[in-house]
Order: sequence, then structure tokens, then C-alpha cells
Amino acid sequence: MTAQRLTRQGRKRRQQLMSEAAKLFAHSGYYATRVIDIVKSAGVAKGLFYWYFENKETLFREIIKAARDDLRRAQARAIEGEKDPIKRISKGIAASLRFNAENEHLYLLFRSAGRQDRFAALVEESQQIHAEDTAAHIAAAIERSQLPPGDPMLLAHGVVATVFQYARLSASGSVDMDLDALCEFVVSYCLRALGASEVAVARKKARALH
Amino acid sequence: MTAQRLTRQGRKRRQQLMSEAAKLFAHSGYYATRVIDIVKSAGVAKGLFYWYFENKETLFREIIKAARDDLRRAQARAIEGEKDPIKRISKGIAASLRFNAENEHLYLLFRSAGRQDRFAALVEESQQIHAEDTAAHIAAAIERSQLPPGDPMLLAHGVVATVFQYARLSASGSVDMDLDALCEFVVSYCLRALGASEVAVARKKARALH
Amino acid sequence: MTAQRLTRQGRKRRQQLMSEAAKLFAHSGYYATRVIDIVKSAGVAKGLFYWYFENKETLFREIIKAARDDLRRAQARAIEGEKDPIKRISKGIAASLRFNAENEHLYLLFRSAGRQDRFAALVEESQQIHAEDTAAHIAAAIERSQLPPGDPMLLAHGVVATVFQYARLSASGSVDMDLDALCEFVVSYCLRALGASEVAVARKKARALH
Amino acid sequence: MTAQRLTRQGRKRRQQLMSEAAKLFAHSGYYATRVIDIVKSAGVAKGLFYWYFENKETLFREIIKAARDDLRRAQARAIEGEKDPIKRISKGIAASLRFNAENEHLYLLFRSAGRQDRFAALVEESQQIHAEDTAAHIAAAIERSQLPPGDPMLLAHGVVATVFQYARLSASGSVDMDLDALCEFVVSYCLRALGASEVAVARKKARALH
DNA sequence: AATGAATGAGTATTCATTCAT
DNA sequence: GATGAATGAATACTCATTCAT
Repeated sequence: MTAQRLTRQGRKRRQQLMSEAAKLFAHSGYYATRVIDIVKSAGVAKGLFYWYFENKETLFREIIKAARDDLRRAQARAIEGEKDPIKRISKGIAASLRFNAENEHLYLLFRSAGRQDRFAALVEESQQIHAEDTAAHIAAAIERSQLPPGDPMLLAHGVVATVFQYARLSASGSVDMDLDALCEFVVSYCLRALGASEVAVARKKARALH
Repeated sequence: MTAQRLTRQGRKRRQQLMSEAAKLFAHSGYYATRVIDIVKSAGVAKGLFYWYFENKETLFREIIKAARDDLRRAQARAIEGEKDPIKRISKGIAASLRFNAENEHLYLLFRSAGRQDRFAALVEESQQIHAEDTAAHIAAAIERSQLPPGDPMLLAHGVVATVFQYARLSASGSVDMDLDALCEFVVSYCLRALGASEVAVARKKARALH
Repeated sequence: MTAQRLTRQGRKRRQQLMSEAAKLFAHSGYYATRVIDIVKSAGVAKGLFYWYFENKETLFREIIKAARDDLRRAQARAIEGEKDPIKRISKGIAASLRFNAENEHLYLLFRSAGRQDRFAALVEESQQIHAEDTAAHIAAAIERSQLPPGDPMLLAHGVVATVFQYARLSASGSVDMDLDALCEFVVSYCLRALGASEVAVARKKARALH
Repeated sequence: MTAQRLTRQGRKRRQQLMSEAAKLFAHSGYYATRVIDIVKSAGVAKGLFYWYFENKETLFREIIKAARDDLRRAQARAIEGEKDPIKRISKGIAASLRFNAENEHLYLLFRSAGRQDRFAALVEESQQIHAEDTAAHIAAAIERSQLPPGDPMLLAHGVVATVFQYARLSASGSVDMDLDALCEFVVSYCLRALGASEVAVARKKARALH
């Protein structure tokens, strides 16, 4: 591979290779997917791979990052315009679950990455970003007393783990709920965990006292 | 390797190899740990590995299962004699966190396994077993109205994911709480998620009405 | 190795490897010939072997089959245009002996194969094909009363064994006849065994009676 | 292994190992039969093998020689007391076929040996011995004008090959004759090949002329 | 005699990467 | 841009043989 300016056809080819690779990585994991599998499924010769990519590892990282950004964008779109922090959290959770359902292979890819020690840092970093996004909303909610006091980042990590766990269960077919029901379940599970219901009860009580 | 009768020395050697292997697998992962690394770190010849184990993969699985069983035993010991379902859940969570803290390398090993596609099923299975253990207590708690109604397995999966997430954060040094504080935090987080606090509030209210 | 389109150079290289391998297998046998010996004697890197062949065993089988077909072709060429069954048998026998004399290494290869249990079936099969070729001529000769009645396949096996035995003796230098004399000897030996001379005598007698 | 005087039990054990080894070698061939297979099927530990035998190869040779001698003895017994050379040839052929039928595993062993380049000489030598036995009778028959003139060794090789070929076919189940019929067929096939029938015809004619 | 432990040389095969055309 | 050829380091696993007890 050389630093390069690609023609239109070149960009297309590169894109094609990435997309085939993503599928294969998602399905079989990093080690089990050989360079030759990728080029074969794109119908080109082995040597061409190195025209477009530096090596297998770099390609993998690139794919992972792209997947992560896609997910982030999906969340941003879902939250857009929503001001209430609790609702932002809820919508973000639902968007994650939906994204995973719709892009199962990106999700699998992400999981597969997390399974390779070489990429653990990358995934850790992604989860961190994710957690930070969530933590911001939690902090805002705490600020407005919609949630009881607590460390936003710490709580956010719990939420992220929960969402991923249920996305996994859903993808593996272990849960036979429809997507809407699952979203509703996970959202309320997380809100309870964050203490939203206690606050609601307390508020009611407070209001009653007046 | 062949079916065999081991002498005391043999059992010792086998044990030694397993333990060296566990450390290496935990530290470097399955692929990066070569058979030769294992025997070298035990100070014996290559061929001896195959006297005791069928192959690298089988050994790895064996180690994973042993680790899983160790964790389970630790939980069982912690819960022993405790009748109250909610307390069983709480003690189980704390035991898991403690076990991970004390046996960091077994924990890392477990994670490493989850990262290899070849062993995904094994880890999945372990998580399932784990979730079932937890689900039993949740069901009992619901039965006694200590928790609001819900699908025990579904809820259990959320708990398991949460516990593992925080064990991970703690192991990676991302949380600077001491172990006791962490246990307390995770326990209350999970109980809230399961709805324990709502029930408590409801009960209080009920009692107040009389 | 993967299904592939070979360039001219590729076909040439593949051919070269096969031919080097054939020599080595013939000389040292299957087990004693290592993949590295083959590539070394072709002056290429180890990995290239697996670009052209699936593995050592497959290559060996391929070579054996090629040798068998070569022999068959040599026989076919020798018989071509000959109508008389007895002469077809005779020419076939002579052609086999000549082929073995001229392609001693293919012959040795063939023997080497017969010596490996893994390939016994392959050689058995070849002998069968061989015997069938011969049996067809024997049947025709019986039909025309050039040979006394008998089971053609059964008789053919005797002929095949005899021919191979003498080819072996000749190759090992145990017989100090020239090739022509050997051919003559073996042909008449086999024809006698098939009963050709009795028939000839009977015919003479019959003619004498008229 | 050390030069040794064995106790009664020792001789028994050694015999047992040889017999198990013979079966395994016959069934799977030299390379495919591992030392461990031998000791296992005798129910003893690996190390014991080297108490009784120098190594695998030596054992194999020993077994081969024993098998060859058994066959020779069987032939000698069959011929014993028979004075007529032609009948000695016939009885020898029949005895060989019968021996192979009755001791299929020794026969297979012998074949297996012939298939290994390391033992080719051993088998060649055995065939030579065999051929010499037969050649002696052929020479005697020629002497008495029971067979037409010819090189006895050369002819004997043809007979040996034929006998082995049919023994093989019979063992592999390719011929569905009973043993007696097969003996009769092979005997007359060989006698024809040696020219016995021509001589008989010539004699008849000669007698007629008087 | 007998056992099970230990050795280590030997070999096939894989696969990312580079090269020549 | 594209192809197929070529490289070679890396690694799991086998098995005859020897050793200590």
C-alpha cells in the first residue's frame, strides 16, 4: 500500500473490500478471517488487498471505528431536540438496541473485536466514549434532581453494560420479546437502577405534603 | 496423550502445567500463548505437554471450566445458610466481586476466553449457568413479594452483566473505591434495578395505612 | 492451496514440482520424502508447495494416477490397429515391459505406492484397471477359440502379476537378458499359461484330420 | 534392552508382545503401528517394550522372518515324501495358497513388509528363497523331461508371482471360488505356463508313433 | 520385570506479506 | 489498478527412545 489518491473506481473497490471484510470479521472473528477470504469474497486477487490497505490489522481497526461512529450517530439522531435528560437517556438506550437489531453484523463485529486482546483497548475506548455520552445525561438529570446523587460515570458504565447484554441476548435469540417491548423493559430497568423511581416517589410524597 | 494412570508426581506435574498455562493464557490470551511457552515456564520438554493434555485447546477449555467452578463454589460458600432471597442475591454479588479481586488472573483468563470466537459458546454457557443461579433467588424474592413481578431469567441477565462490568472496571483500575464500597454500590445498584426499593416504599406505605 | 487460475509460468512451476516429487518419491518412498525435499530440489520456498498442491498425500496420489495413465497410453499406442486378440495381448505385454524399462522411476514410484498401506487401494484399483484391459483381449481370444474357455478376469490377473514380476526382476538387474529377449520370454510364458499352445496343437491336429 | 536370559514368564510376555505386534503390523502396516499401540494391546506399560526388544524395526524384522519360516515349513510338510517333481510343484503351490488362507494375518504382514522400502530387501530375499525352492523342483522336472528346457530360476519367479497374486485376490475376496477350486486353477495355470501340457502332448504323440 | 515420566528431533501446514509483470 | 507467484517465519503435534524409581 502506498499513500494514494484513489479514482472513483478505486474508492468503490476499497469500499467493497471493507464491507466484505466487515461481514467476515463479524461472522468468524479476526483470526479466523484470512486475507484471502476477504479478497475472494470480493472476487479479486490477493495482492490487491495491499493496494488498498496497509495490513489486516489496520483494516480491522478502521472497520471497528466506523461501526462505533455509526452507532454514535444513530444515538445522536435519536436524541436530537430532546431536552429532558431522562428522556435523552431513555431514547439513547432505545436507539442502541434498535441499532444493534438493525445492524446485527456491525454489532457482532464489535463483540468480536472485544474478544481479541489486541483490540481490547480499542473496544474499551469505545465503551468509554459511550459511557461518557450517557454520563453527561445522567449528570444533567442529577443536577435537575431527576435522579438521586451519585457518580455519573460509574452509573453510566452500569447502563452501558446492561444495554449491551440485552442487545446480545436479543441477537442470539434468547429473548422472545419484540423490539418495542425489549426497549421498554431495558429502559425501565436502567432507570430503576439509576434511582429514577425513588425520586419520583419522593417527589410525589413531597408534593402531597404541600 | 493417552488415557492414563498418573502417579503422585504425575498429578503434580499436570497441576503445575495447568497452573502455568492459566497464568500465561490470562496474561497473553489463547492465540498468543504457545505450547512451548507453557512447557518452558514449567521447565520441561515440549513432548511432555502431550503426555498430560490432548492439545492446547482442550487444556484451555479445562482451565476455563475449572475457573468457572471455582467462582461458583465461592458464591455458594458465601450464600450458605442465608435464607432471605434478597440477601442471597446481595451476598452472591459481593462474592463475585471479591472473587474477581482476589483471583484477578482467573478473571482475566475468563475474559480472554470470551474474546475468542472458538470459546464463545463456552463462556456463553458459563454466563447462562451464572444467570440461572441468580434467577433462582430472584424468583424466590418475587414469590415472597420482595421484588415486583417480572421474568427472573431476564432480570438475572441484567444483574450478571452489571456485576461483570464493575468487576472489569475495578480490575482495570478505573474505579478508585475500596472493595467494600464497590460491593455496596453494585449491590444497591442491582437491587434498585430489580425494583427492590419500590417494593420497600410500597410496603412502608401499606404499613402506614394500617 | 486454493482453486486457482494458473498462468503459463504457474503451470510450468507446478509441473516442475510434480516431476521433482515423482523422482524423490520413486527413490525414497512416500514417508521418507519430505515436503521440504521437494521444494528444495525445485529451488523454491516451502510455502509455494501449498500454493500448487493441497498437501503431500494428494500430490502423491495425483502422481500415481498420472503414471498409471502414462502406462495405459503406452499400451494403447502399442496395440493400436492390431486386430488379432492374441497379438494384442502380446503387444500389450511387451509394451508394459518396455515402458517400465524406459521409465524406471515411474515404475519405482508405482511400486513404492503399493508398499504404503495408505495407498494400497489406489494401486489395487490400478491393477484392476490393468487386468480389465487385458481381460477384454482374453475374452475376445476365447470367443474366437484362440484360447481355451476360462474366466477372463481371473486369467488376466495372472498375466498382470507375471508381467510386473518380470519387470521388477529386470529393473533390479536380476535378469541378464536384453529387453527383446525378455519380452519374448514373458509373452510366451503368459500365452502358455493362458493355454494358447494347447489350442494351437489341437488346431493342428484338427487340420491334420481333414 | 539388554542381552538377557528370560524367565519363563519373561518368555511368555515376549511372545505375547510379538504376537500382538504381528497382528497390528499386519493390519495397519509398519509406520501406522506405533510402539504404544503394541504395548497397549498387550496391556503393559510403554517402557517394557524396550526390555524385550531392541527397537521397533528389529522386532518387525524378527516377525517377518518367523512368518517366512512358518510358510516354508508348511510347504516342506506338504511336499514331504513326494518324489515326482511336477507333483512337488503342485503340492507346493497348493500349500502356499492354503497357508495364506489359514494365516491371513501373517500373509498381510508379509505384504505390508514388502511395501516398506526399508524392508524391501528382506522381502526380496524371502521371495528369492521361495523362488529357489521352486526352481529346484522345476530343474528336476526339466531333467526328467517333464518340462521343456528353460531357466529354472526365471520360470520359478513367474510361478511365485502368480501364486502370490491369487492368494491376494482370494484374501481380498475378489474371487469367489472355494479354496480347492482355486488351488486346482492356479496349479494348472502354472503348469501350463511352465510348459507341462506341451510336453504331455508331445509325449502322447511320441507314444503314438511307436 | 515393570511402570509411568521425560526427552527432543522431526515434519506438515498456515498465512500475512511482498514481488514481478 | 490488478494479477498470480513467491517468501518464510511461525507453530502444533507425533513418536521412538531413554530414564528414574
